[in-house]
Amino acid sequence: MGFDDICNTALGLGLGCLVKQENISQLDHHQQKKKQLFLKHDHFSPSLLSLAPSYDTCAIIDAHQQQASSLSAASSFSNSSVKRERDLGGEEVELERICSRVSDEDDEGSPRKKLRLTREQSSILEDKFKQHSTLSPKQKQALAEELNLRPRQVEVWFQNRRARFLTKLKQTEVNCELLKKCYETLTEENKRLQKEVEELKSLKVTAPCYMQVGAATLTMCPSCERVDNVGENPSTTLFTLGQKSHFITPFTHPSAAC
DNA sequence: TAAACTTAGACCTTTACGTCA
DNA sequence: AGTGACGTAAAGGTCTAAGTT
Repeated sequence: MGFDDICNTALGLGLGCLVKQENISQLDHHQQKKKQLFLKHDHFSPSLLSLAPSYDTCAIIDAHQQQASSLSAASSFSNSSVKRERDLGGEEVELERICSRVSDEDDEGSPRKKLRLTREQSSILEDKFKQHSTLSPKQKQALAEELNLRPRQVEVWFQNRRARFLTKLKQTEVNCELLKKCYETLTEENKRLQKEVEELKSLKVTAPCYMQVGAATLTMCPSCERVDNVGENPSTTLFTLGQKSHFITPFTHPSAAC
């Protein structure tokens, strides 16, 4: 996999978006553009872009959590036990957390509390998001029931997930641009070096085995073999590559010639 | 049929909380 | 133990499309 492959991948990402945006260029509204990016219901699969979420590891659900989460967890509100659950990841802790949750009914009218979705819930939501970046009301309801969450929570999760996805998409596009610039710079440099090699080769052909310049007037970088004339007369730079070892003078600072 | 109104859904911004270093 | 950074759930506001009157 070469650099082109990398760039193509990145470009593919960018082009994918461009195609979407192209379709909606007439609409003249930022929200419509965003809607087109996700192409409601089934038309767009975020997973195609392979933008792995930072918490993809949530997909790894151990047996303990599956067992614990099977306990019909109500809409989850986290408390201090969440940290311990992360540290230990054991069944007891998960149970403790689930038991500490309060029901939806309890939450009505109370100031908002931040819940922490279980890994299984996150994993399922993530899977669904890979299939559809948006949900129909039916899908939302079904998913909410499956996860023992309120439909509103599922809705909010998808909204936030879409926002995160777009952020990553933008970041990927930025990275793509940087890679492209890097590639162009390297291509330029490569061309320049190729040209230099050709020039040196031609010098070898036109001035074989003949050198009027004293050895002490030339220096050569041991690493890149570029020759630098340190003499006073610019016309004395003729040399033969085949005899380069004769002209090498000690480099006090090899990189200086490069 | 067109205009006004309503509603649902999506996005954006902000807030608040949990976690981690 | 205290703190700042970061991730993310949630709330509130705005906008738009579709449906209704």
